[in-house]
Amino acid sequence: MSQTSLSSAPVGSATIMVGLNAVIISVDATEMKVLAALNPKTGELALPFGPFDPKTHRTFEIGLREWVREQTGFELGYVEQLYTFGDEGRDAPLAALAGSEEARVISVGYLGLAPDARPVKADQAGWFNILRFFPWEDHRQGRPTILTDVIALRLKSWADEGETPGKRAARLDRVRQTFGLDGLAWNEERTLERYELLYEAGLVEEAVRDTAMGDCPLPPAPKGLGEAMASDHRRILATAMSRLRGKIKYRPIVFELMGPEFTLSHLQKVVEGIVGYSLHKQNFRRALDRAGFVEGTGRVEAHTGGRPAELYHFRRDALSEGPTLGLSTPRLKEC
Amino acid sequence: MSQTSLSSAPVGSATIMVGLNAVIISVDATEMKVLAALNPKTGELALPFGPFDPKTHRTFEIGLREWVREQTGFELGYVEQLYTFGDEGRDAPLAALAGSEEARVISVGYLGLAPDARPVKADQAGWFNILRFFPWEDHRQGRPTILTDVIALRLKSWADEGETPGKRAARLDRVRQTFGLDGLAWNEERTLERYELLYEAGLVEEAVRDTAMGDCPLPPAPKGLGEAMASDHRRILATAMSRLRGKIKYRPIVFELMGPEFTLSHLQKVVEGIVGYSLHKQNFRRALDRAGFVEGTGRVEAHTGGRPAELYHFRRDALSEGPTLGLSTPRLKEC
DNA sequence: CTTCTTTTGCTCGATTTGAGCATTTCTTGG
DNA sequence: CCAAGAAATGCTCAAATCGAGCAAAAGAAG
Repeated sequence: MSQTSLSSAPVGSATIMVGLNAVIISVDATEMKVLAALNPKTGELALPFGPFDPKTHRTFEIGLREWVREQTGFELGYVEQLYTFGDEGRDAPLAALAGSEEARVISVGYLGLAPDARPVKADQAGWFNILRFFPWEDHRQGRPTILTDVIALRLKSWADEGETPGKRAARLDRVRQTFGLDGLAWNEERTLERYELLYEAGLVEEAVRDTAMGDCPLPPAPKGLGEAMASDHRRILATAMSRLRGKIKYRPIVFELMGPEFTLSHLQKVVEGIVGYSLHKQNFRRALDRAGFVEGTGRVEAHTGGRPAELYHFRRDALSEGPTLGLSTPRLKEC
Repeated sequence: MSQTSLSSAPVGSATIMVGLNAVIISVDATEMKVLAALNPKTGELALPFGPFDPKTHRTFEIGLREWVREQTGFELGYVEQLYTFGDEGRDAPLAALAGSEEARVISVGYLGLAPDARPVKADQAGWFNILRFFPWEDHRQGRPTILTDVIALRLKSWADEGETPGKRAARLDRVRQTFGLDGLAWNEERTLERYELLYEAGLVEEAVRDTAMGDCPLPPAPKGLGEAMASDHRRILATAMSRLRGKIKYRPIVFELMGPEFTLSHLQKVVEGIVGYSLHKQNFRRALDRAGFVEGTGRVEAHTGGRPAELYHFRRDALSEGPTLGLSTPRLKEC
């Protein structure tokens, strides 16, 4: 991720470097995976990152596809732009490494979906379970204990540290809202807000790391709040999760994560892996076939340890039909 | 894919310039307006635009607020990032002006919402009815005639120009989908797709302009397909409309466009102005108060030419309650 | 050939949506 | 002052959808 390789432009006298970040997600049976690489020096995981070169890249997307292909041998399918990150200090250590104190690294994040977590060319790179970065996001087996045991407690005491009564109340409200505490509903789409709140409260490693050089270093982050990533990559990953969890409900993008044929149970497991809660099987199927997204091939998949399931495939022309573009995700019970 | 492999990547000396584009929208009684400025030289309207200066701007948003304040005396309220535009040639004329043939202008687009279309400081700047750029987007009085009289015809003959039968079919399908032709439903959120399709088919002025220098100039665009804007600003505006029309249904952002007190009819007119179709009054109200977004103040607004309407205000704490975050927009009849 | 597991089909009440009628309460014109 | 018109507001009712669960069907495993 050498900065010298990044295109830079003098504005005033400061330099801007533009990079492209890819969050490439696939779902392996039941678990969401992300393509990342271990930096042997820092021991941190980093998302694939490449410089944007205006000389050779006609568009961001072309550039992205090109170097993902080069570096991982991976041919990207579905891709969409996520967000552009430009906050000061977001890549401070890297900029410093590049020798230019003034350099500002902005990066355009992209979300890519891959139908299978096929092995990758590069040595250090591989697929990592996304939940290791956000252990509190998995509610398939009920609310994770870390939420009530650690997060709720620490965040509430953080709320108590607010300066004025008004600020304390606002903080508490935000905490309860974003994490669905005190009987409020858990909203799985708020992954990014949750990460940002934890960061703000100094409860994730990155927050501690990023303020280490300052005059007011934070106490160490509690254990169990997920693994840190390089730079602000965990924030970018959280952005991707929020986007994916939201979009899955109004565009049939799950199918970008499926092979050409699949059973309805498999599809359900994948959706559950993404949204992070369990679905009501029958209602999920009812909604699926009302929407007309899938179509049975005659074949069945045997060896499932029970009645064999029929194999289905995505009807691409389903998009051309009704106004129904979304996938319903009927929650199973309360969590 | 690792960082180390990137350090060797040679990148040319091309320059990148980063700009910030603001789409600032307000709704004046019933019409959506956008803040824009007339470029006296080209006669084109342009969105507020400012350079991003990493020296003084800690974040994009701070930079944006700063120069919008400077240039227009306008204090931005609600703001969100839209998209980052980086395609080659998107700002060719500007880059040329900057004296650097090689320069690549990328710009980060933001959407801002203002509760009132208050007059602006700068001379050339002002509020412009958004429908003058997208006359086919207003379905409040039924389907606009331009849609069937001009757009459908021209797009279908464009579809016929496809090279292979497969491509022709695909084009036709896309045309019918995005514009809701042949009995398909009109989806108001697809403003961006519609503009891009018209651009691709060479039916908007910008498309003609942008290929004027090439070896294969296009015939003039048909009249009535909206006013052109500078650079790709109309595309950015379309992006903003799509975002706003989508988001209004799952986040209560309409209230960012309302004053502190309003009648339900006024609120409905504003929503109608945004989504571009008429709503069923009673059902709109029923949904509103089920969601608990608004609360009546005792006061009424007289002089409405009928029974006076009660004044309401937004309950900011409605966000803290149910899982209901969206505003229902019950369509009136078929259009 | 019985038990277990999983798929698949079906039911039923509660809620939400779509559409429209009816009533109230003003303004405005005779 | 009264009648007509214009909005706002209140209410109803059938259709569609949703949430939850029961039950049968079809293999696998012992």
